[in-house]
Amino acid sequence: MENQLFIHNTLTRTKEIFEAINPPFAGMYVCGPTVYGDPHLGHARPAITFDLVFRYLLHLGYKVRYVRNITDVGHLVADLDEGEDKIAVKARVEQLEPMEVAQYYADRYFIYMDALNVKRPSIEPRASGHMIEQILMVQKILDEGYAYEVNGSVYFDVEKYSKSYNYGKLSGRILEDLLANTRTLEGQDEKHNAADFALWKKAQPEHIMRWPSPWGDGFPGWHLECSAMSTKYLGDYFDIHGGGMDLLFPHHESEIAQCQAAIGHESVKYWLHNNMITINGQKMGKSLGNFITLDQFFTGTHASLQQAYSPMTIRFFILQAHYRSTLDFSNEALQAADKGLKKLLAGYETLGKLMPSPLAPLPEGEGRIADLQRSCYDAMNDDFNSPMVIASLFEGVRIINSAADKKEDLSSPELTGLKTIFDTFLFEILGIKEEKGGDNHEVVDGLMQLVLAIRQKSRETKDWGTSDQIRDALQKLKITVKDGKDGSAWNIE
RNA sequence: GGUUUCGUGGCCGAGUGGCUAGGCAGCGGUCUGCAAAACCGUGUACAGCGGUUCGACUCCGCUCGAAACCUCCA
Repeated sequence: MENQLFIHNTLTRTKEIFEAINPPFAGMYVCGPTVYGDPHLGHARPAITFDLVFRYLLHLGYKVRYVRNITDVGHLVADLDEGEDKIAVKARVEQLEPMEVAQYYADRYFIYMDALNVKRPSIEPRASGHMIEQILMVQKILDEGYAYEVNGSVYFDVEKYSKSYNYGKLSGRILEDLLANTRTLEGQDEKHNAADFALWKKAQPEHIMRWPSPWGDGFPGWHLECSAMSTKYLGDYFDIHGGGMDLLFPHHESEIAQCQAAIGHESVKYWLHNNMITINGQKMGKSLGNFITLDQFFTGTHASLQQAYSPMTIRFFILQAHYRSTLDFSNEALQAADKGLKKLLAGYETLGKLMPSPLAPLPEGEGRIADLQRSCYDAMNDDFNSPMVIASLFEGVRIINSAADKKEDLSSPELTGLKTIFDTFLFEILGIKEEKGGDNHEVVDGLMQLVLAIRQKSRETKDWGTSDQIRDALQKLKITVKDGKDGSAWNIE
């Protein structure tokens, strides 16, 4: 199948055809979490977005090396003035070794990403494990003359860099504005210019996370790890770099500058950014009280949640929006997603029970099923348009259900085609999986068959009292009985 | 104040210079002992005001509104 994949490159603000630098290999780097707190909704969106990209590239036959870092060197806390790093603060509060904090929350992150059926990346490097690479990169930038050292800290010289290159090309910022908008600070600032950023920061005596370097004990600047680790594992020039839009500036802008300065050219061909999530139209933030962790979603233990939402509901909901749109969470919207997903999965189950009609099979590549498959590929090729893929899958469900109602006929190749579409797009690419409760299927199955057989007998004698009693009792156990022409079906909610 | 994304029917959310996205909810019908599910039908939606055009929700400008980042800091 000819697939021309177009992806939106933030650098050019246009959709560009995806051409791998070294086919069949494709390299992708995505900014991962800083592990100092429980994973929340804000972590789910980029993870799922780039999981979709990963899965689709794999499906197209690329040998993908997907690198997503774990930031276990804390960056400074925004709402504290002391300049302590996030992980160190957490460590002090919880009376733990900083690495204990990082390990604990990294493990938590993996658990919840697994629940969301996010594939593990090929490599998950940690910043703390790449100090040497980072120090070497700082040294290289110093050697090239784009950085300066002050009192054991090293800063990137944005003004000098801007004489040769365009700092701001990714985020649309203009250096003059950055400088003009900046007030002069009191003497304590070591930076030559407000736009400069730290490559290496000297550790104050009380700072716990520290490493020796040519400039004394300190820790790396927060843009540096991504530059160092992406180029270490993916090479000087790789295909895709992804992350949230919140990272556009200054993080990714600075990564571009660091690589340009250290390597002599840019390291990324396509920049991809997912949009943010709001809750009831408001930004998600700790101060607003609408900061919901994934655990709270899965268990329903948050004041603003009317019920628990399963991992697949969250995943499906995120995929129902295009990754570059803002996405608004609300109970109503999540419940709609929950029902929609169940409808899709029920349709797939129905498909497995359909018998082919003896209609003459259509030639390969023709007919509505082939059209459906084509529209799924077209949607994915158009910058990973998962909402349109989902719309096509619902069209498939409509056809399946019509056939089950004996209102339409499906030939054997059409049935196979539908199954291929669902297996490929719903499960393989969108990464949805069935969430059947319990693993004692055989016992439950047997019991249900027995119960339904007894109920069928009562129905045959028009003993509706018994029949309804059984159905109501099962409903209380969250088991729904559906009476059809060919007997009764059941499913667990 | 700046940069960037947006503003679509009751809710969520695609898309397009002229041709029904889709889901959820609602309404009417079919089926059913009842119910559920399913199927069929059903919505003069594109923030506001100008402009370009034979024609704009889609392009341009302005206004209003939302979000992210920056404006203090790494």
